[in-house]
Amino acid sequence: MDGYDKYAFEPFAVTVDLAVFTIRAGTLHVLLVERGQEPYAGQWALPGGFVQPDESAESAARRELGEETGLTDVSGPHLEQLRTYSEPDRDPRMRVVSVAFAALLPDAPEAHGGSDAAQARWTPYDCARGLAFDHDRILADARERVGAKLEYTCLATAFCPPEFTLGELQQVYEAVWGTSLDRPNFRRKVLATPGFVDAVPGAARLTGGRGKPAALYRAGAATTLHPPLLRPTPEGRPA
Amino acid sequence: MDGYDKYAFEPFAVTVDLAVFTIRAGTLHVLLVERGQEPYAGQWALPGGFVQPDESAESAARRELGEETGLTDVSGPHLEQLRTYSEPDRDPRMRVVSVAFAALLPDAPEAHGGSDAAQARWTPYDCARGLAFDHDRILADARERVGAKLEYTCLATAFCPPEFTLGELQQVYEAVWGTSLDRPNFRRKVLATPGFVDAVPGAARLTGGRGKPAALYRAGAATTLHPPLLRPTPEGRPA
DNA sequence: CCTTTTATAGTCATCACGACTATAAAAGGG
DNA sequence: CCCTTTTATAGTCGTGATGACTATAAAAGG
Repeated sequence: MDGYDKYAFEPFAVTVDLAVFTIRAGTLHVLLVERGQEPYAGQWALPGGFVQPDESAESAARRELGEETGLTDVSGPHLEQLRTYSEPDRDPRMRVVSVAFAALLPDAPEAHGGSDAAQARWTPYDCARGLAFDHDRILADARERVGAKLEYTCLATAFCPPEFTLGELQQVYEAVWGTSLDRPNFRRKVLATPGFVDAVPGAARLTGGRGKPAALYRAGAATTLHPPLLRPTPEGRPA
Repeated sequence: MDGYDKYAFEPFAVTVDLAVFTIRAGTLHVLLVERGQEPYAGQWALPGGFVQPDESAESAARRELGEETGLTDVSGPHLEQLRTYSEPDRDPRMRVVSVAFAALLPDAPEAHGGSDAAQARWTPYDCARGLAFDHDRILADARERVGAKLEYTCLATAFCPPEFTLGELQQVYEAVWGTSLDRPNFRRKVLATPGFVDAVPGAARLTGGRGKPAALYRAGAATTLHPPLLRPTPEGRPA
């Protein structure tokens, strides 16, 4: 922060890019927008936009989240800064530094195009390839970060509606990690962690499917998981 | 990233700020520089500087790291992006967005002032308060991040010289976490993690102190810790 | 030689967790 | 109306990681 007089500094454009995730039909989905103009016209990209003079990157990200999803209450969703991408050539037109965020939503209303004409669409994560700019990289980084945070935080409830079953919570883990988990063990672990979920006392239950109705839970007050809930080790890593 | 024509965008200055850590005399130290000009003249701050037109934030951080520490080989130290601080009022003069980094060094040569006249000094972490700008916050975030990464990565070796004893490695954990660890248990854990450390075969040993000479180890090839090495739970968190 | 200091080798009980099996409570189909 | 299917929930068992200790080894300093 020293040396204002020593170095010339080039002005940068600062943007935010959002990896907005949700779980839909047991699968991880991400919100993409179709670009209307060059460069990368017609290609899909992560939603985002410029940081305005009077707002922080966090404020800009939350504003963009509202514009692209059409959500009214934009204070609710979990929003988290990932990292900043600043390679000099990441935008062919000018020097753009982008602060990337991850947002987590419960299964959301079908996102129509935001305020601008560009249409937005929920896309299965595995189908979201070939994005504009370095957004493939940002999206992959975002998923890895979210997957890692599921291990040692209570973040999974951010994907769930206010009341949810343990089966739905387990689907969050399975969708983000791309693995399947043992149901009794998952249940034991979640219930053994105080403050992760609170049982809804009214013996409430969820209709709609076959099988025994499941008890409902709400997100608890805890934020961290001690000990963590580690993903299964696919390779020969020591268990 | 859409809407170049819709929104005006203000030019931002983009800087990097570095939290450079080392372990000195069993205590976590951080590199600070004394500001020579307003604002905050005479106060201490984290080293940093402007990102140049042709470099990424990572390149700028590594360049600044060399300038402030006087290190010749600047490719070696662990350098990691933390997050970006972008509150509109964080710099009283102009709109400055800062990408913060954490750097980890083995006990370093006494840092003299860098290329610019500002003097730099290693300061015990606990004495580094009242810094300029929002650097108190950045520094606290950096320490928390490093502490968390010690739990599930092999990052601790980045604080150590090429060859080190298990006692020195344990001091890294104790200094960053501010706790004390049981030595036999720490040893068992580290040696049970394949690839964390490799024994130096020549039965080498470290002189200088009293007591039985300790075996020497080198950093291994592993980068992650499975299962993690969790910090002791001070409160009533379930162990 | 004896104390101090540090490194290293164990022991033991507890607990978390993966892999299972078993039971309960619903829907649907003959 | 039984019987299969489906999903939720309860429990069991063995292994391995870990916290809390105790014991031994190898040096330095008086």
